[in-house]
Amino acid sequence: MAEKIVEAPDVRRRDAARTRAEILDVATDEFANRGFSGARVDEIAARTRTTKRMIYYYFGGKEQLYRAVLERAYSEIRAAERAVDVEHLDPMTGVRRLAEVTFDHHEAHPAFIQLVGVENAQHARHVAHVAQLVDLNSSAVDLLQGVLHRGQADGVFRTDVDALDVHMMISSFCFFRVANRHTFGALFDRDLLDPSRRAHYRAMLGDLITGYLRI
Amino acid sequence: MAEKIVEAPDVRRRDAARTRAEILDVATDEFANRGFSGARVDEIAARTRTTKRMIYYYFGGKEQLYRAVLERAYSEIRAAERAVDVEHLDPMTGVRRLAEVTFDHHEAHPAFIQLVGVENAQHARHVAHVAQLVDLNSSAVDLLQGVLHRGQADGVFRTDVDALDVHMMISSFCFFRVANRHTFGALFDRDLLDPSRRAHYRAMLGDLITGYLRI
DNA sequence: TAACTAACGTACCAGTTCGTACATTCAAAG
DNA sequence: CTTTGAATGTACGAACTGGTACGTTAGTTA
Repeated sequence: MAEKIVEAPDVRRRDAARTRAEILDVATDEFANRGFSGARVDEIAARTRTTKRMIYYYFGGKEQLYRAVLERAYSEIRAAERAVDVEHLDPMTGVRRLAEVTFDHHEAHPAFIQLVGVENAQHARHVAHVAQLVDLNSSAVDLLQGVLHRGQADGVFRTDVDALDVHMMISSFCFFRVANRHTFGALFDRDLLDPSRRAHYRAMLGDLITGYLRI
Repeated sequence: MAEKIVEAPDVRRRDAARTRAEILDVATDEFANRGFSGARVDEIAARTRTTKRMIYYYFGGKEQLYRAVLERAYSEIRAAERAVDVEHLDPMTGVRRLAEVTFDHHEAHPAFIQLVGVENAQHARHVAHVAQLVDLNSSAVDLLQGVLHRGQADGVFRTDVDALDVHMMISSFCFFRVANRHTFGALFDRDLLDPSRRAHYRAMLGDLITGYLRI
């Protein structure tokens, strides 16, 4: 009668790294989708296989947890950006390629985009405290700077453009498409993330940027 | 000795319209700066010359107040957009002018931008319930549509562009500049809203859009 | 195997926050 | 002048929520 109970796969084994990571994963989703005030510590705990006590044990509090989430999200996306190799491409193709990488990244990491929005809603008071993020980000712009200089030397780019401005144009397009998809969809009945339109928007971004740079 | 006390200008006179409007003004600022969850009903009440009781009396609750705020903010900005007269401009100048109007509007109404962000954080569940907003917004795109057609007929614009896409490009740039100014400033040490750079960004937007449309 | 510490769980508290019951006052209508 | 209802103020409650005190267990080391 009494069958042998198969040991559940999620029996609690002591594993600090795993517990920490699991809390971070769930917290990322919660903060991204509900904002800082909207996120509930109890809810985050309930969605993990651990308890609220552990959140305070590992992170100290709601605010510190939020910062850890933000730091990891930025690190991940910038690390991927640095993996781009544009040295072997002609300037025009290189810029287009960089824009496409940003495009792909934003699309693949909507939680990151949402977190950026959440952080701006709080006037970036947390980002300002994480100095290392500045280095990460500026290196991404340096890459763009290099390609622009090459293109200007070759005479195919306007000489009055600033790398940070171009970076901003690229980010604007990619950010808006992901961040405002809900209101845009509701007001104009167009799903900006519809897979069938993906290639169209990706090409459009490239045209937009290269069109601006072209002499 | 005892001077005649000048009657304070804010003695409480019964004025429903004024009380309602004052609540809306303060609530707009609160919701824009703290988000839906972050905004406090008590705080909104404290910043008006009335009490929390009145918020419930006039609006019913926090959520309904938020919706009223959202509705008014959208109505205001769209009304101003419709005031643009591009019929008498050549297509190229017309498009640039439309972009500039959006640029100016976003800059003048940061609270609106923040509210759009807040609403997207909630997946636009409130905007979806205000059907009249759809009409308001689509009329703005119709205007753009007309200028594009004229330019295409004149042979100065590409014929494979969509009005809604162009609208999205314009909005992206203007939105990002205002919405993400805090993280951008913290990470790249550049104030996107610095008045001395305003003309530069305004011209850049025009160049960007016309560069994309040019054959 | 006994001691020790990191990892974990339970129960609870104190402050906050949305919302409301109830009393009151102003101003217009008759 | 009286009536009447809209407009307003006060005080409070119930639920939520971040945070913590305290006890327990697992795994490691001597």
